[in-house]
Amino acid sequence: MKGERKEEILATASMLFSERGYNAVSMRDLAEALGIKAASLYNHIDSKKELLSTIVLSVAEEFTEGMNEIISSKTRTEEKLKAVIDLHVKITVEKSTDLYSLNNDWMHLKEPELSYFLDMRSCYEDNFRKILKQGVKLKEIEKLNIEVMLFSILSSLRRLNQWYSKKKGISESELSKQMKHVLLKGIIQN
Amino acid sequence: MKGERKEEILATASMLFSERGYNAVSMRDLAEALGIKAASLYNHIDSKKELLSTIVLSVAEEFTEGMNEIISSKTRTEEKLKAVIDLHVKITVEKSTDLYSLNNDWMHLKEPELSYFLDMRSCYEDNFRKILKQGVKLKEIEKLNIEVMLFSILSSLRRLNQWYSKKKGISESELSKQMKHVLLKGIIQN
DNA sequence: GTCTATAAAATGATAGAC
DNA sequence: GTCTATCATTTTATAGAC
Repeated sequence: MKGERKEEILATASMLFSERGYNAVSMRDLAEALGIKAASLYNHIDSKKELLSTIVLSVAEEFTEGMNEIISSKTRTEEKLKAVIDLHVKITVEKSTDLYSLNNDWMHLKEPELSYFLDMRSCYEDNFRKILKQGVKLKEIEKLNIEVMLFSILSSLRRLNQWYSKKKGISESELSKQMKHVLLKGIIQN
Repeated sequence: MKGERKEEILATASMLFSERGYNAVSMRDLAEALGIKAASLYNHIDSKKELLSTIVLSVAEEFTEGMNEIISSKTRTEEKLKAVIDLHVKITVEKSTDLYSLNNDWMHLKEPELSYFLDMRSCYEDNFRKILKQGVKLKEIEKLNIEVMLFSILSSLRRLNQWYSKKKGISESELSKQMKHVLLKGIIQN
């Protein structure tokens, strides 16, 4: 089952999920937003949960691939971290609504998709951790608690979509540049 | 309607909401976790949505009060920002599960509670913005995009609860200290 | 590909016995 | 304060006509 109608359904579902959350959007709501009846949706998709897993796993795989490239590049720690920020900013700009489900509704995935997602997420965080640990070892970054650094930066990057969509007037490249300064060098004047 | 049974219901609801989200927790689930039947809950509470608004508004008011104190204090920008971080860390440690609903389920509030919440949130963000703007003006913090600084820091602080509960071995004071360094001075070695 | 009709299950909430 | 029984509504999903 593929086709542009399905893409339309996925895009609309992603938008509605990002506004109200997976469980608060009924198949009737989704159908109405598309101008059809709920039963008609099932000509294009198998189930509601298929919508969620398609949306979530697709972005998760994009992050996984991006991170694998970064990890295998032979650059300095700061360059690796900047590449991670670029990756998040890029996906935020391109797939803003999908990120909502990734961040907030992943726990409604069913097995085996849930395990697949959790594996990818663990792997991503582990790679991020490795970058930070090596940076500390090479004295390229401050000797601070690894978990605090990891989750503080990751929280900012993961939440980017929730305010970027509302705030106009900042380009992708400018956002990237600003995020790099704020996340890597802080905001206090030296 | 008050009493310790109600407090018990609220605490259990907060925990379940933090695991699965408001809409995925049924009154039957909640009752079962308390060892009673769903109908019995209604002897202590009026409705499911009352649970959500009690949880969310209580923490939101705590943030509002804390921020009002910080804003009216006559300290330097860096001290004000450190006080904001302390406020978030303190509430994270004390009310970890409540913060989940505040961050993820506030949109399921009904009027007039929804407007009340949104007003408090806007007010909080405006006060935070004022601190940053004055800091830039006084050259106490870097001249970066205010919105990027605001939402980057706020995202980290708001997400703190999602990993703090899982990671043991770091005290409240140590977490506060580390967060201040990461959020204010960055992680790159000078 | 969309519709109407409907099944089967789950949901928030109430009534009334004990 | 908790229970059983039940209601009204909403939910995901299917069957079959057009």
